[in-house]
Amino acid sequence: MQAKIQDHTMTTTIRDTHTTLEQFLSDWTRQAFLDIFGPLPAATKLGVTATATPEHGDYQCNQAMTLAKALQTRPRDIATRFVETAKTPPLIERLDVAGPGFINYHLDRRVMARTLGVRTIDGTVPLPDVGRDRTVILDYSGPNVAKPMHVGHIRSTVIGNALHRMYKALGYRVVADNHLGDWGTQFGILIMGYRHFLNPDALREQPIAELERLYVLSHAESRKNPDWLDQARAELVKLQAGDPNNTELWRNFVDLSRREFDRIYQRLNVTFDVVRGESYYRNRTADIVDQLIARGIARESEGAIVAFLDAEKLPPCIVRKRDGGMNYAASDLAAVADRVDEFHPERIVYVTDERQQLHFKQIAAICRRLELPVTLEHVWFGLMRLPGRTFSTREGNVIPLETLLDEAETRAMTMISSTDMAASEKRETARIIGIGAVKYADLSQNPRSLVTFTMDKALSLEGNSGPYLQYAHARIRSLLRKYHDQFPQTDYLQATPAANEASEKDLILRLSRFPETVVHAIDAYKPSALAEYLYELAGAYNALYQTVPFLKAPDGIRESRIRLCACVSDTLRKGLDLLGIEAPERM
RNA sequence: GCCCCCGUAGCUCAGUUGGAUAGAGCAUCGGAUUUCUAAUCCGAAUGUCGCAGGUUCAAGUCCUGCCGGGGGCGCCA
Repeated sequence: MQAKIQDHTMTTTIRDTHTTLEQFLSDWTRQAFLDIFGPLPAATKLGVTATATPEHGDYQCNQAMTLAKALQTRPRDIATRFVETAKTPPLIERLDVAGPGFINYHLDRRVMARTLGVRTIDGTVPLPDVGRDRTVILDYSGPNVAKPMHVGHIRSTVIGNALHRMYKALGYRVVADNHLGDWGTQFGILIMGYRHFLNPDALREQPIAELERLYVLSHAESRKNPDWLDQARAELVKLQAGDPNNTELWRNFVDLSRREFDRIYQRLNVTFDVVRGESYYRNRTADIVDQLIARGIARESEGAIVAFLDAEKLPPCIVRKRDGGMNYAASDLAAVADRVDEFHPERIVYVTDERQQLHFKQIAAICRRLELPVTLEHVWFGLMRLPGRTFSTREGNVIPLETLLDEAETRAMTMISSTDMAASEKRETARIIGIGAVKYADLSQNPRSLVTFTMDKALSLEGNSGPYLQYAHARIRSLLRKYHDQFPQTDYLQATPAANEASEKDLILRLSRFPETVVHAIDAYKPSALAEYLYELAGAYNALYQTVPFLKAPDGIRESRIRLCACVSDTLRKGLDLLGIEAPERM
């Protein structure tokens, strides 16, 4: 996609959507440095970063300091020479030197406003296709079959889905795979429970709750009775060997669970490209283990097959159990090999909780030894806790995910009860607000932090929250409708976004930074970086809203301000969409 | 015992390849609505960035040690 620019002064600025403001400035800076100072040490990073405060301009380059030794010149002199010699494009209004040698970039708001106007003329917000010809496999959510989804599962699902959406928006070919836990030892336990404790009526009415009950009972039995555990292991081995009875049971468990999962995914607006689960790779595990042995990566130890990873300073990794059963390491390795064969991804990204860090380090090490042409990335997040203690299925203090979602929608409904919407629109809006609040509460923090879960915080509807962003969006949409009603003869889309008042200039800069924000967020695997950006954008808009009139502004100014507002609402909606959150037209 | 992660305001947390005076929300206090949705905005107050060294022109950020919390470490996933 390439936006056409008529103004010839723009030809040396951002002409298309293949770059970001930051990248454009960094590229220009690098070239200008080379032109002025000649060849520089290869490792030199010559780029710009956004400034912390507006007094220092919009972007800054700090390399005069780092280059001082190589050039044997004082930093301040380097910066001064750069500023006085470099031939700046129209986008850069001026450069100046500050402090020990910071180079501050002040950008021309009118040029930026025109670029914004051109790029978003049709209401879309283009992003650079940095992912062109790149394939990524995203492995997220992955709930265990026969266990209900509780609030602890929401993190992988919501964070993974946001990454999924961002990758797609940046032009990556992305394969999102829901790697269900459908082939583990739990089935041995579950089959034993099914055989001994089943309540058929309960299974018909509340299948997952009944499977959960059977699992808990059988698990408790296995803890005090070693024979029980051995029998459970034997049932698992039978299943893995293709025993028809156990296979039938297993298939039933999986079907029941998937129906329940699908209902929740639909509610969360989460989709996958493939749903394979561990069982999909079950016929490939033996082959992987053989390869590991043949290549000297793994060997027999105490009856099991174990990969020793001393060179990587990692503990040994068991890939095949003493009883011949394959464990999750074998399964994950088989999955990597299969995905490499089928999709040729440059990387596979796993989104799981922090407890699996060691596991994925081991898997990555083994894949390197197997010389599989793929990079594994583990995006881990902190566990969800209740105030005072951790979640535990056995302690029975889990909050079912659906209970949380119901509660969120109920609270949102209370909030909009006094509006004049029709009942159906109220229900739909409450759904959007409630689900959005739950998702945003999770996405707005650094994934790595340990989350202490409280209902009030998850459902908070003010401050840095999903509803805050949705509300800002809805108000702008309302404003645009009013404009059409009051001024049906004119079209704000013909106007260039306003860039005169300080708060307008501030918004122009923020809007221009949207693409690079998305790129940074995906590179760091942090949807929270995008969430923070959106929060600040909404805050900047709210500040503008307080200071200048829109509909009551003079002709011309009115159009350019409304145009600016439209850019904000488009960006908010796009940003929320990348987080998997809907934006209602009114609230 | 070994490995990984975290430690920032009363609470919950941001803090881009190391950059200029460490920031939000909640809570507290004080303001703003003849106006386009007050779910908003403006202001005040709040800090030994766990502790101690080190590297650097520059450290909340990197290195080492220690303290505190969480997680993991051959037959669970």
